Amino acid sequence: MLTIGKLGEAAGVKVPTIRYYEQIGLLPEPERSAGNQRLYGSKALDRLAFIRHARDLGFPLEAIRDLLSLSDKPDQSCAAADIIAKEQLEAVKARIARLTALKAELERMITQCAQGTIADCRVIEVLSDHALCADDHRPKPGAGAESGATT
Amino acid sequence: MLTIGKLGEAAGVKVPTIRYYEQIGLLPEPERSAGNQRLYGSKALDRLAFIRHARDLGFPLEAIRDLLSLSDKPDQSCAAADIIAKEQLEAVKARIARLTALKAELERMITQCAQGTIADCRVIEVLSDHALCADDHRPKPGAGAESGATT
DNA sequence: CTAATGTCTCTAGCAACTATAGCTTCAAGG
DNA sequence: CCTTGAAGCTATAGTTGCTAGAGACATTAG
Repeated sequence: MLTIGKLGEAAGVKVPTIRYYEQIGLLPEPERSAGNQRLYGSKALDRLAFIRHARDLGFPLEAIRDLLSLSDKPDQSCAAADIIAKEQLEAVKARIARLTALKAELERMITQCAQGTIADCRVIEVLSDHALCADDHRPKPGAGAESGATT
Repeated sequence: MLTIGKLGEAAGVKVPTIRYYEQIGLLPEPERSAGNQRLYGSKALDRLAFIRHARDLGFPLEAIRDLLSLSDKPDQSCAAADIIAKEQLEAVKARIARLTALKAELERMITQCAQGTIADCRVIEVLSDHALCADDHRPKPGAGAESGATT
């Protein structure tokens, strides 16, 4: 039986984070010692490692919650898990594309900022001017109010 | 003169976000109409577009605050802006590397999850097992408690 | 037995917004 | 001129995924 500190050490997760996961229902309430301290078995360690990994891979906690509920009934089809993973993959690809554009932009900014004064420097300008921007996040002309998801 | 709604539309920023930026001091307090409504000129639009771009490029608001303070005094050296951009570039490169590893992991997971049942599916397994993980976030054996600054 | 560490609960804070409530102001139509 | 509906106002609370602190109790090493 592990105390919360040992568990956190074993899984690479901080102690308050474990309590947080319990609080939001990702981890079940563990046994308690005579003195009311949490005691965990190896199953809790597995589950926590799972969560830790999934978080490292960028899964939001809600997706992890779904994944865990799937793993709790292993006789079902894994199509649902597959879908979750694929959604994450798409999100990750989008993030990479975005960051790559961003990297080019920053490199250009740095190249053009050749130790002059800011008046000569385009760092500010690049960020102010839509026309210089590789990305097309400007409001489309005639698109009206886009009150939708900006995330 | 633009109302807050028009400004938001023009810059692609939601209205409450503009008020939030004002609240935290990224945007100056604008003029008000007779009826106490905010009125913005084109300088505010530039500034907001700047912020929007910088946010899109992943700059934290504090870095943007620095950048804005630089652009407010354009006779100084742009070395400081250069440093900020370089720091961001490093962070961006790191994020791309991390996401690329992550993408490989997810693709592997999806490949191995070949529409069987979860018992046959490695999505869960991949996330449970450290040994299958490309990343090395497990606690080093013999490293003891890493109670140091994790942030 | 004592001292130091670990754990307990609870609350508050971080970034960077977003959403709600309840009111006032503005612009356009009748 | 007046009404109506959208847009604006302030203020507060919620979101996500934790992290940090206070003050009290438990456990363990010496």
